Amino acid sequence: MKEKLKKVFDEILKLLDFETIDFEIKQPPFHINFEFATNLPILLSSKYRLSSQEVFGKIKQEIEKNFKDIFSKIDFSLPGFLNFDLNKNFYFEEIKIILTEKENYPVLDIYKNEKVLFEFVSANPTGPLHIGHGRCAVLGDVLGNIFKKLGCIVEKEYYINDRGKQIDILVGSIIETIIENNLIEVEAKVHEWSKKVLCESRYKGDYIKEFAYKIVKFFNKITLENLEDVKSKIISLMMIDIKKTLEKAKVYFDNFVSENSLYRNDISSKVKKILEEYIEQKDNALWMKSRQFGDDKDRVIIKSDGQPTYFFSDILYHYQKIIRGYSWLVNIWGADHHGYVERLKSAVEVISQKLNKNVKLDIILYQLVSLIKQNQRISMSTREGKFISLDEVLNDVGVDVCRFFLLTKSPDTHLDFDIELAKEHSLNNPVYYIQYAHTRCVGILNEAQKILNNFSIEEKFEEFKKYIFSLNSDSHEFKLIKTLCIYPDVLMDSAKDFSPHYLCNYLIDLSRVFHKFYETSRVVEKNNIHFGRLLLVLATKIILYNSLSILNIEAPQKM
RNA sequence: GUCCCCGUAGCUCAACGGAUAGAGCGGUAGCCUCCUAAGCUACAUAUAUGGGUUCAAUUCCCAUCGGGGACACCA
Repeated sequence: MKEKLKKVFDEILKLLDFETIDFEIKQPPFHINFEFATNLPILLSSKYRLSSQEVFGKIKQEIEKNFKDIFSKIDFSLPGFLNFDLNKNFYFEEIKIILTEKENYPVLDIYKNEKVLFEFVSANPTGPLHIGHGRCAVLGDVLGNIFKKLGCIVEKEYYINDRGKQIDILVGSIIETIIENNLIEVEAKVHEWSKKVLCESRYKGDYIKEFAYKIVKFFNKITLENLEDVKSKIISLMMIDIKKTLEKAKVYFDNFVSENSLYRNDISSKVKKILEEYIEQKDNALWMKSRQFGDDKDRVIIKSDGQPTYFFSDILYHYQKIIRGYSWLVNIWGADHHGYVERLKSAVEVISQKLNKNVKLDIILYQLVSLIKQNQRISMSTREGKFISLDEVLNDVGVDVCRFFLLTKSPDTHLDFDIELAKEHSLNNPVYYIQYAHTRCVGILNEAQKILNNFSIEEKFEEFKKYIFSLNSDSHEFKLIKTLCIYPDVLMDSAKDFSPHYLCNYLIDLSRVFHKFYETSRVVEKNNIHFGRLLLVLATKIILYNSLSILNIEAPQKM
């Protein structure tokens, strides 16, 4: 809608010999009785040293000359807004598209066939997922869905950090628990190893004990020889739990990529070769000269003990992503990783240049979630075992409520998750407000169905058109039409800013407008059906359904 | 010490630099012989502080105060 209008104004500017500029089209505040407003006059006035009234005059002339069929009313208001109403036909045509495209609406192709990889969650398999991971999971899931809707070929991927110190500490913690509880025999050398590993820290959550009991079912004893097997068994068991939780959250991944797998096939020497000019050997370690890219210091990629750092794994991983042929990489990270953004971006830039590929990389940071318990803020820490697992939250408040709660806030606000409050609110929640709007649509359609068995929508288009033309612009009915028509804009804005919460807010808005419509505009009365309204209800149902399916929240028939 | 986010109603959050700052929860008062009252209507309450830029600042810049997070040959 807004895109279409922008094009119209761009053309007007062209005809008036104004340069194209970035202007806005939006709905004016409530007290202004117009459908849309643009700030073009004020913007052009400062640029061309005209008064905004003069600019408005010129635009008005042009509209009256060439665009009379689009606008039904225009007006000027200080300090320099052009307010306008559209010809009702505009709305009729758009709703008609909704009704014919149904679940495919809107058909957008602004990113047509762009291959995008969303990498998110990627939590270390060192414990159950918590609510913070949940935020990342639903963000990535929904953003992926939105980009699909905009024409992209989307893949969702989880990167498993299945090597390195964290994993050793996890395995050590479990082995130590096995020894303490005398579950199975553990070789003395293994015990030495685990003591060494745990000198820094140890995982403390209750799940460690559970895992100790789980793992001893698979082994008779733990020796230095089978230690690697024990490790990979632990990781795979952990990943099974993680996948179960993700499934419960209705988040699905196309790929799971293991960090270990990056060290096969000699990828690392290829990558070192590519980075040749940007790395150097110093103090027995291998460094990436990332200062050249604006980083505040150079970074180690291979430690003096020969082990690669996490950063190096990430470089390998992104090299592999680029090789796999994506043109757009989107990573979703917790804000605690913000220090890594520049580093990785520069690495990706170098690699894609060297490989002659044009790859975009966007890194979205979401702020962390704090848990509130008895008015105390508790930061999530897997290590300390201080967390409420995502599983628990999903069981307590339900998937849909949980997803909506996490999605409805902008990614860059800190989120306070009060578990008690969440439970309380789960009975009285915006999700139900939206879902209820959907069931009301279904209810009306069912009522109508009882009276007439079958009718084709197309037959009623003429009547629908008359209906739209008869509406007052400040009626709830017309507001509903307007709200339906901006749905594609909301999707595009959400994608542009990587902000699914626009869509959530839109849904609340749409539901509100619909509920008001419901109270004031009867569709089925005795044996009479108001077909104009019926088609409007159908269109509303389609939009509610489509946007709920992007959020992956159920659109119930009954409540 | 350096860097990143945030500070809006009693609570949880909205508001591409725009015209009278919006919702939900909670509070108060109303509305079902009528497509589901999980709804509607009405009322009350807010931009941390001080400067600046702008025709216009909750939004951008600077400072102060508060909250969260990051600054390793950790992951």
